[in-house]
Amino acid sequence: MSRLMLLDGHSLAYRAFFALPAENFSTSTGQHTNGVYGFVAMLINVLRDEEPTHLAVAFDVSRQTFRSEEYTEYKAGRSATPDAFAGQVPLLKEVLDALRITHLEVDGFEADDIIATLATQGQQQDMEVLVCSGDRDTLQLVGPSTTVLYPRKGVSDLARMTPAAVEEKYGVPPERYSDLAALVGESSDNLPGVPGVGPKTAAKWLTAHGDLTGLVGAVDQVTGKAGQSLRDHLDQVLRNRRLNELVRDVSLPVSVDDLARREWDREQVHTLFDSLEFRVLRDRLFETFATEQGEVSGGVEVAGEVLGEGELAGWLAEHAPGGARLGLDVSGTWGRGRGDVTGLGLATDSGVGAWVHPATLTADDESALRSWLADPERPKAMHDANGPLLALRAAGLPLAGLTVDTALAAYLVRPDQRSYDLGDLTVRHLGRDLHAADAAPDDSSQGTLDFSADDDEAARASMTRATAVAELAPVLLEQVEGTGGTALLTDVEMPLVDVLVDMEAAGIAVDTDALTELEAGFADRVEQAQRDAWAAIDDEQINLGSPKQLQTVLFETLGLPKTRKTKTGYTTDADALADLYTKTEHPFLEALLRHRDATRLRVTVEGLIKSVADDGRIHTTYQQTIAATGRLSSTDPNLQNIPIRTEAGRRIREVFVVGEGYESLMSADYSQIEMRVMAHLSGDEGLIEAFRTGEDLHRFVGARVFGVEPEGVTSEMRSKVKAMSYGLAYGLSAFGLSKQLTISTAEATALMEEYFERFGGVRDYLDGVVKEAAKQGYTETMMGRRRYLPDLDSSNRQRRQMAERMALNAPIQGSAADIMKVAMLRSVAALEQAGLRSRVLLQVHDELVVEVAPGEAEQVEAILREQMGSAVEMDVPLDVSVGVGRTWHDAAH
DNA sequence: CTAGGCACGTA
DNA sequence: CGTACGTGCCTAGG
Repeated sequence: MSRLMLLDGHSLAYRAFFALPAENFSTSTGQHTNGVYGFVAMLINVLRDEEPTHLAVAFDVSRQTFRSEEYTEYKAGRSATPDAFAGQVPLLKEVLDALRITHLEVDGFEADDIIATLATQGQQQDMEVLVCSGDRDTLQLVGPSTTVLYPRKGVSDLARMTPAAVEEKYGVPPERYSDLAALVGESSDNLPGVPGVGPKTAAKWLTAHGDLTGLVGAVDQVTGKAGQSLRDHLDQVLRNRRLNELVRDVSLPVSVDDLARREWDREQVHTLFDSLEFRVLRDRLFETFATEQGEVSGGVEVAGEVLGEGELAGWLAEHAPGGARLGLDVSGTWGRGRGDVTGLGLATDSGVGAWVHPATLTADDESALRSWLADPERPKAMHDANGPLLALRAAGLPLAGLTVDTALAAYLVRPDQRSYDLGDLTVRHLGRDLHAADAAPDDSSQGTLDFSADDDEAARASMTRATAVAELAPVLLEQVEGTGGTALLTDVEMPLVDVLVDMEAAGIAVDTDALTELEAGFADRVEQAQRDAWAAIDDEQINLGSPKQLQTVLFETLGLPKTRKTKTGYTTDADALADLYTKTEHPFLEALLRHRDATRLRVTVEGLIKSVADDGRIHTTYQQTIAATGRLSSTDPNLQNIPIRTEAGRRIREVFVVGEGYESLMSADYSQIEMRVMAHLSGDEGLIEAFRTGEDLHRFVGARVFGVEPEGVTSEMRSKVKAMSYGLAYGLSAFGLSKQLTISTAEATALMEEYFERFGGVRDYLDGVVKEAAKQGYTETMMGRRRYLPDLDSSNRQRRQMAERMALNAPIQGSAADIMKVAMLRSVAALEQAGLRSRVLLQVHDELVVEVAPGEAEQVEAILREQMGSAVEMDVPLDVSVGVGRTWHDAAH
């Protein structure tokens, strides 16, 4: 049976607006989204619960309708729509467009009239009709096949108003509801009722006289004070009745049949939800409708089999002859440099699949599998191969010939996505559904020989994923080619997968005893600082980790001057606290800062302790598809943010030590790589010369900016120039510079002008980058890595400027990332070429940490200097500095 | 219980 | 009103 759902967009979003706190729902650029969020949340719920086959959302155009023409006071007296809500209706319509949900508005009519019209059409076609509106007038539509879902409170609690429910609540059946409302009045529409008559009396009258017409006919017989009041206000009641009658024949551009639910536009939903920062909601949307939604033309088909004994070699020969590429899906678990394989799904791009359980293979099969996996000439496609490769390696099944990683390919096409889920890519690029197969089967059935139903299902799911990967590979490769990213994919990102897997598997040794000692020491500091802090505020034992409690103490109890505002109050960040301390010298502040510092260090150390594996080493995981600029990221634990700036922080670096069988750790880093990239990309003569002379960069620049000899550059001048140089690559403004250097805006402006006077090429370049990006819609790094920035032409100034800063930074940070990736590949290759045992362990954006085997230090250093220094050809030299030591700290220089 | 906000570490 | 990340804690909300 067809089920038609009609929603009142404005009224529901408006309710959501008041139900959800605006300050908790706004994007980083300041756009409020609580109304949109609430509406979409509600929409997801009702779509899930009611499963309508037809759907539309109606909006009001303005308050000018035939009702306000008859009665100028109609809906008068309403307070003005809050500014924070105003912008949300267009956003909501964008969301509906992306979801391909019809939305309608008709001049001169209210949303409810449109709903009434469509509801009537639906009823005539024997559809079940569901109306979702916060306007009680719609209750007149309720009938045997029509239900109103009326929001009770919040966005998730809807009352089902069936005929029985209406009668129970109002004492009259739905067809009399409008009569009742005319008598009682509707304050939200500014329709006054009969004084002294409430719903009880009105219901009694209507029941006694049948309906309003009957009541009016017998109006003289109505007794009592209320009866007199009714007679006095009869005209008003009749006017109310005319106005609250919904129009059921509004002329609409669509008919009910046009409202059949359609596939939504995945791409657009992603883009839009990204910009609205609706992460959770998007997940919920896709989860709720992944399979139910008829948005795909069918499932991924696979005709597969669990191969029997001795069949693998034959299957491979038949289905992967010569250089034919197969999709490979690994089931199992992985992380922290290790993994476990519980099954392998193979498939051709035409959907012929096979599944094997590596632990149960015959010797022949295993050898066939091993040689196929290890043969670089037999190409494989995988999705997000890093973890699976760890598992394969742990299972003693090394893999070569990985020519495409579909997650990486998708990342290069659109690097700013939150995830590259295989199911999403399948729908998006193949227009088909992965069905149940996209549930990752971390099954734990290894070791069993009999195939249960679960195994069968896991096998089929795995083969389906393998098929999807095999089919996606050429499609994504073509897209990568279309963006000019083929070389980046095949020469940089793909080979880097193996390098990262090696690094993760190797891990870095830590001195666990030292770690434990450090933790104890930091814990003591935390306690001492807490005691001191509490003592400074009359031993009020507040939670020092709670910004909220801190604000109470700082700004109310102690009455200190207010700091910078945040969304939820006043900041208590370190800068602000230090500032307060210089102003007031209150001992609480000093203790609090000490507490913050010590807590942070303790937490970092605790995290590291938890991460130490059985081999006494920490194995991070590098994410290759996270950072929109092209950088790597490190998780579980993050080894790219280990402290270095403070003495206590550096002690943490001392616990990262050379491992057994090795001689030392070597750290090689690029000095000022981003500045060099900026010099190269801008072609600024002055900056290029600065790097060519080999003189201290900031001294050189300082001399130019301040018009003195290099020797005459004071440390103060140098630090100003340094801050500005680095800031430029991030889109720093004069205002920001003034804040950072605590100088006046005028002084900062003058400083920047002077800078650009001397290094005009930099300004031209930065201006040009933004212009070009706005024209093309994306920025590009030296190696053609793109970042799309649609907000560059946003009408919202804040969003546009944010995009402009991203556009400035992306080519600089991204090119540096490209360079480092190439350097890693070349260094690793050169180490192997030279037959050395030394190995790269860590990458920290501009630094590589290498574990040096005995006697290899000199060679390793030469290789790193050579390979990192010549990773790309630039107009400025790439300077590499190298240090060696027993610990990471000692190796730093 | 979950998600967002805050704070803070790195480059 | 400077980019890119990940983590942990607190807290408001469901």
